[in-house]
Amino acid sequence: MPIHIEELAKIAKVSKTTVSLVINGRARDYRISKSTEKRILKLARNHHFVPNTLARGMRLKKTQTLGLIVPYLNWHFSQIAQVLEKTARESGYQLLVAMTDDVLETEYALIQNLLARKVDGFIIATMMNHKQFHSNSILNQVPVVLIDRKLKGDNIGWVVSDDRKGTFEVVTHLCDQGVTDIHYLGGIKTISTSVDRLKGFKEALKVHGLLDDNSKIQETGYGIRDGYEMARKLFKENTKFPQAIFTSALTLLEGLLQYFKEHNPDALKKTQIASYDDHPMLDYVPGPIQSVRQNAGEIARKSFGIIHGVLEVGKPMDQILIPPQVIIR
Amino acid sequence: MPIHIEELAKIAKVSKTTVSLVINGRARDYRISKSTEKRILKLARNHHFVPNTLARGMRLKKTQTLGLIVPYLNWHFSQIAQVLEKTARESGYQLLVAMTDDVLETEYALIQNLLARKVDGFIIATMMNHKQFHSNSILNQVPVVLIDRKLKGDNIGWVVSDDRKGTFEVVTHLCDQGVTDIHYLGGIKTISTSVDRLKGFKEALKVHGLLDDNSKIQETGYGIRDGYEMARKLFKENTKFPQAIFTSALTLLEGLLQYFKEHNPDALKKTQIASYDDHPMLDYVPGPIQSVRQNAGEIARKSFGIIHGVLEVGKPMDQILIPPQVIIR
DNA sequence: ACATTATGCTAAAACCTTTTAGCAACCCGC
DNA sequence: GCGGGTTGCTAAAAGGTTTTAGCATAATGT
Repeated sequence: MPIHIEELAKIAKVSKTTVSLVINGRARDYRISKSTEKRILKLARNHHFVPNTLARGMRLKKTQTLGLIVPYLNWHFSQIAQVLEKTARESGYQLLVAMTDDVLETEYALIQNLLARKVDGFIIATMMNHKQFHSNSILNQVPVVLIDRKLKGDNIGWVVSDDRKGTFEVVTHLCDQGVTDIHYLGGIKTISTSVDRLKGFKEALKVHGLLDDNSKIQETGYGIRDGYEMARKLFKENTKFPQAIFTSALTLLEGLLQYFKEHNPDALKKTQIASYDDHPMLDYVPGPIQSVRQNAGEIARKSFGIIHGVLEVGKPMDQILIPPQVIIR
Repeated sequence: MPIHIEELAKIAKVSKTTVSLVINGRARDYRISKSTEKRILKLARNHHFVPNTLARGMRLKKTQTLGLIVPYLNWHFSQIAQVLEKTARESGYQLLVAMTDDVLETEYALIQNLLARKVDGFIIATMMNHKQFHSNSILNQVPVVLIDRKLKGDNIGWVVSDDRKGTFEVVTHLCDQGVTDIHYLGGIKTISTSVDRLKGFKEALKVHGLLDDNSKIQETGYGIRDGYEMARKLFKENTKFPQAIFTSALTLLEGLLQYFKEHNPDALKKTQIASYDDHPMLDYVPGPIQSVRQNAGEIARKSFGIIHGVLEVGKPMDQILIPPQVIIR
């Protein structure tokens, strides 16, 4: 139904070359007369001509499209997606968004699919480890920027929150309150995010002369259910009431809060809680709950910045640590 | 870099027609021998051949891509996007996601852009009114299903939460508690969502013999700030403490809670609160807060179902009201 | 032994752009 | 009245796929 360049050329009584040149603003370069240019532009507007992006993509070998692959659209990734979409759009890029549910095979399939769609670059919160990532064909096709989870390698870009530092600071805050008995609830052990947060946790304990007691550390998974179960275990196995609990993600905090609500309504008053990730509604949860707010906007903008730099300015890949903000309530 | 059909044909010593037929599972129809078929499939696998989606899209005039346009990725729309992506992907569709910030011009531009990208259909939470929508060229190009906000018209599909009913029920619950003084904080007046929620509110009052007092109704916008400001106004202008407040969206509830936190910490205990939209964390906000939970998953699945039906089974457009669930805490 | 049918495959067009190389017509100076 | 420059435009190729119509060759029937 929509008009294409050949028809427009026919109407304007010129060749499609001329139309193309005018549409792409290259009339001057090819000495198309001002009058012809104006005529074509007017006709194009009147007939609502918009170049077919598929044909354009074929010829140009780029689609002005980026693939965003995240495990799910929780608060954090939604924020990132939202800012990323806006930032990208302002530079003429569109976002193909896909979710993996943190399933590796899904991630592989999605990468294949989006590569076939000729996305110009990827922004991925990947499940892959170093080896898997580097044996993937993705790298030598288009630039990739990892978010949330980083991997080593020169040609990989990443933009992640400074997990170690954020955790260190919020746990330090707990220690400064005189708390000595701090439990750690974490997620999937293998990703860098988990490693760094645990590192920050242990470092904070060490600095404050607290012993690094592995019995107080649990790491099962990042689901709400995981948080709930770890909380249950914590309270089942410890006769002494925990002075403080740190959850390494919002979902785990949610699980913990749910456990409290169901089995231990007054635990919120007796136990200090801190968590990686923030959410506006934490303001209204009594507690209070200390949190580490990732700068999602900055992560999104910097990620796009890297891809954009690589694609259009020939800049080298980059790896950026974004400082998080500790929220004390 | 990736291999394409012609090269593969050369390697297999057949024509590209043959390769194409085999890849698309039409070998039988064209009497390609089983042995040739197997050989090609094996080669395709070994060389990681994936058909170029752009070329395919050009020829087939469809891209297996849907455009999702929402104002922003708040909790509700994130949920929808997440389920929609998964549902769509399972049927071989990918999602191009874009946000309008509830700005009409942005929406127009995005529709143009995605049309140029030859999306096969749209799912939109639109800002357009009836007239704007119907004068848009979008309708006669691809199927459109509206979510969240509905418009009249035969060839428009929509899937929206039953706003009137949900509001009616939760406000009825307030009335049943013996509350007679209920304030309404709402958003942008023009969209159907607002109209229906206010309708449900007034209906509930009427049924319970309460007078419909316009001084208790405010409608400014759907931002958190709007909620905050309406709360401020409410408490400034009423000397009597409000018995109950209904907010017509989660953002407005957030604004209200923020106002409470800053200016009226004990209001949560004195005032009953109900809101359209739910959020898991509302469980942990003392109050308690009654809410209307939209079935985001169902909205997503039904929306895709309609588009899919129209595109692939020749079903007619459909318009579906999804019953929401009232959460009493 | 010849017509017919079955088998296995292919040539070429179409989808819509962008870009490179170059063509025709005019003007200028001599 | 012709060589050289300028002006204004265009033909054609390339990009990778799907599909229609049809071409050889082999097998079968009479």
